[in-house]
Amino acid sequence: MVGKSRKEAMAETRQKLLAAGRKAFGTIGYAASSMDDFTAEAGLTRGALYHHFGDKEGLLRAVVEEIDSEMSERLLAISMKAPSRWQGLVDEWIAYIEMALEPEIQRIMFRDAPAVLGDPSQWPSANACIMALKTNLDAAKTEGQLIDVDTEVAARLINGASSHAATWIASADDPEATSKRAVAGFRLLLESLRKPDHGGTA
Amino acid sequence: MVGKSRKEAMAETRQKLLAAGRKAFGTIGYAASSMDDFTAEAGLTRGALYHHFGDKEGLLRAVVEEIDSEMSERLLAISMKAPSRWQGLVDEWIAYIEMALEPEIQRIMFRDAPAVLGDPSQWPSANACIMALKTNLDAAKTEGQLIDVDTEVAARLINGASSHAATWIASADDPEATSKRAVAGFRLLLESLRKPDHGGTA
DNA sequence: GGATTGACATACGAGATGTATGCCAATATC
DNA sequence: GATATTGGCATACATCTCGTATGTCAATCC
Repeated sequence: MVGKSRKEAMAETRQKLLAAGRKAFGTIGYAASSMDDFTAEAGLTRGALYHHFGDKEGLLRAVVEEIDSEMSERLLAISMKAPSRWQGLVDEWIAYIEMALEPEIQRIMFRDAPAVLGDPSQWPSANACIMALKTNLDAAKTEGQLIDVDTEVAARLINGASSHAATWIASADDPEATSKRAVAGFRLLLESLRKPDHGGTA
Repeated sequence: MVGKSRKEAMAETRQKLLAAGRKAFGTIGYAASSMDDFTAEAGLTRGALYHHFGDKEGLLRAVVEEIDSEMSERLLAISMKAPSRWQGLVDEWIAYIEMALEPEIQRIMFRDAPAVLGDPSQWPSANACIMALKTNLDAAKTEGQLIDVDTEVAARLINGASSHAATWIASADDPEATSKRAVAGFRLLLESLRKPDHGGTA
């Protein structure tokens, strides 16, 4: 327990706070999460939180960064597994919608964080997962599979459509049925961005 | 000052509170708006607010309903003025993006209210303006100008794309340029929903 | 091995919300 | 027309949360 014990302990408390905050924010929401409560749950106090993250918003930023990086990793893994570029692109977007249905992601990334931190496109993480999606669009364009669109604009429009769709699905009376409708419409939308000469459905 | 003076006075204070809340929410945001402050600005106290709206959230709901109805009215007026159904549909959506750029609408309808009240599609107002847009899609579909899509899904996807685009534009370094890019991409998206046999650009 | 740093806890003050209570004018009743 | 009553709104109070200032003790450094 000597040598790096100081740094290790610090990293551990930081991680504990991050996890406690993430759990609280992801369940009861940012506004309703009392710093006293969830730090105590982690066996710590607000003192530690202010030391590591500056304030409540700072902790949220750290949580967002963590989740964002997890999301982009998952997306990358999915598009890499696909048999073709276009298929990978479609898979990735469908996966994005599905991820957006997860309560923690829904609540933190799509509901609370935009309200507290402002427009996601301005976050320091610069929305890693949006950029991952744009990258794939760029590749498809280079390969001539995509109609002539501004890929950043397309990525943002599709992202907006996806996240709203996910929110809609998540709060629908019948999420299963709603999801099917949304995904079908979404595939149609993606297909409309494909160059006709590549015919055939993804 | 007799007769209906009681009811009139009440309606007046209600309106004052609504206006004061709307102004505060629309500028500094919901969370940072102190009820003591903005009620005082209206020459009232929180007592009146609790009497009329139950709580802070209740006032926000009322504000949202007011704005939502104003928005759908404006949209309707725009689509009615257009020379053709399809043109009206396009005009309406472009107008929707432009409205979404207005700071008050941006802040209240797209940033704060979803965080506080949850998914807009579940709001009591049922998002009047979204429904107005869906109605137009339905009409275009009936007239055979629209490809075979689920119009509610389409309305929600396009709505998601629009509102995100607006948020992106509003917080961009160069809103003018960003707006041009976004609107161009958006037109392309709408055009892709049009039945090919109707050729020609909107 | 003592000085110092710094990770974290504790103590305190400043709002903000929600509720309970009180007051006064407008309406209803006789 | 005078009294009773309702209810719109203000005032007072309790509670909770955040942020800062301060304290403490162990780990690191010389």
